[in-house]
Order: sequence, then structure tokens, then C-alpha cells
Amino acid sequence: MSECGLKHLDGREYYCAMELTLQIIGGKWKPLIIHHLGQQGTLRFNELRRTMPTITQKMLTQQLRELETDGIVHREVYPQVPPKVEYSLTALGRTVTPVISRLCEWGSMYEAERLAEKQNEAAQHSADKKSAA
Amino acid sequence: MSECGLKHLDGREYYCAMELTLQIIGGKWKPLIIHHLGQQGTLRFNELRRTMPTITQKMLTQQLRELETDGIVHREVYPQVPPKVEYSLTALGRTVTPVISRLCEWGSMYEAERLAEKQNEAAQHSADKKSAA
DNA sequence: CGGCATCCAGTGTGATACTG
DNA sequence: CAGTATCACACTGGATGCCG
Repeated sequence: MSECGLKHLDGREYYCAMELTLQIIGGKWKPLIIHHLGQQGTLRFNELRRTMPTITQKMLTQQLRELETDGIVHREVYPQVPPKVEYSLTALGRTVTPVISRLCEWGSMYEAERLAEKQNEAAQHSADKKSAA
Repeated sequence: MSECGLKHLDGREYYCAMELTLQIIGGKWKPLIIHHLGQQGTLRFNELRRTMPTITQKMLTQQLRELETDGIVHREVYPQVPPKVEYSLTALGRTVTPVISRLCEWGSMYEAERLAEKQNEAAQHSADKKSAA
């Protein structure tokens, strides 16, 4: 599972499978891109962009290219004017989506947990006030 | 699941839970740290360091502090000389490990998949040679 | 041992402008 | 529409040295 001798794949170096995973889907935007493509199926460039309001054109292009060379994303170009390019997950890419979904769910859980903590603190404070008064 | 209005938590901004997840465990080394702590339970600073041969002290310290403030990692300082500091996952941190393990497993799967592809290509090439000869 | 402070190079990332 | 090109910069992350 985590025996860690130096390994190679496609010019990458890594000590355990986790590092390999990170090199492929560990980019700042990649999990997000995969998540949205997994949910929506197929999206055009600008559709995808709108789902991530703060990403720049450049970053989106770049990250998509990397995902493409790693066999995660499929890029379909329609030779027409104006241009139309559709992005979707490959079969290999679809194998990541369950894990990505888990990450997303964990985020929701974390959010709820943190909010609950805050409310407990607030309740504690008002209780303190009462007992002080 | 992915309705995306701007949200706030602990000074963070995000549009969907996935982004929140990324802000917490999306650091370059964080999933790796969590993975190792999840497997080993409790580790001292340098023990943890040895599991990731290429990380620097500075980065390890920094990432651990961030994980600590986000409630994922617990830091236990033993006031003695030489100093002894042990790191472990909090209850909240332990909720991430299943997902992290999935990521690791996916990496193994990806690795196997890629190697199989290469062998297929190689087999294809030798077949081409034979049919050309 | 487990840090922290400082300095510094590299590059990741963003803003802007331009193109087929 | 879906990019590419260029510039500028912030920040990451590495090396080193010092401290409790």
C-alpha cells in the first residue's frame, strides 16, 4: 500500500501511489474541473469556465491540456466558425469521479461541522453571560 | 450538490464544497501527510519527514501548521530536552482518511492501467514488425 | 530535535492584448 | 468561441544559519 521505493511513469517520479495521484489530479483546479465534467457530462470551454468564476482562461486551458495528456479528459474539436470545443471525461477519467465526489461530500461535512462548532461556541458564550449575570 | 453561490467559512471564499475541500487538503503535501499519519497513527516530526524524502523542513512545518489550524492534525509537544513533538490526526482528520485512501488506490489503478497500455503498444509494434516482414 | 528567520531563485498565476 | 502570446509579479519552496 505505501511501500515507497522510487518509481517512474511517463517521466514522473514518485515514492508512493498517492504522489502519483497528486501529480495527475493534484493541480489547483483539476479536481474541480473533473468534478464539474463528471456532473455535467460534456461541456464547452466557456460553459466550463462559467462553473468556476475565478479561474482564468489561461489556467483553464493549461489544466485541461494536462488532463488530456494524462488520459483523463477528452477534447472534441468541431471544425467550424465560430469554433466549438467540447470537453468530457474519458473512461479512465470517469474512474476518478467517485473519489472526487467523496472529496466534495467531505467538504460539505466539514462545513457543517465547523458551523456547528461556531454555534456551540456562541451558545457557550451566551450561557457564560447568563451565569455571570 | 454543486449549487454555487459564494460562501464563506473561516475567512475562506468558495463556490462549492469541492473548493472548500481543496483549500483545506489541497496543498501540495497535505494529502500525503494525512495519508501517512492515517497509516502510522502518531509520528514525530522527523519520522514524518522521512516518509516524504523530498519535502523540506520548512514546507513540512508550514503544512502541518495549516492542517492544525483547520482542525485536521493534532500537535502534541513534550516539554523536554531534546524536544519531542508528536503529530496525529484529530477526530475530524480521521474522517478524511477513507477518501485519501481512495485517492491512493486510484493512483495504483492508474499506474497499472498505464503500464498495461504501454505493453499493449509494445505488443502492437512487434506485431507490426512481423506483418511488415 | 524541532523548529524559526532570512534570503533568494524559480515558476505558478493573473492581466491584458491579439488571432483564426 | 476558444484559444495563444507576452509581460509582470506574488508566492512557493529551497538553502542556510541560529535557537531553545
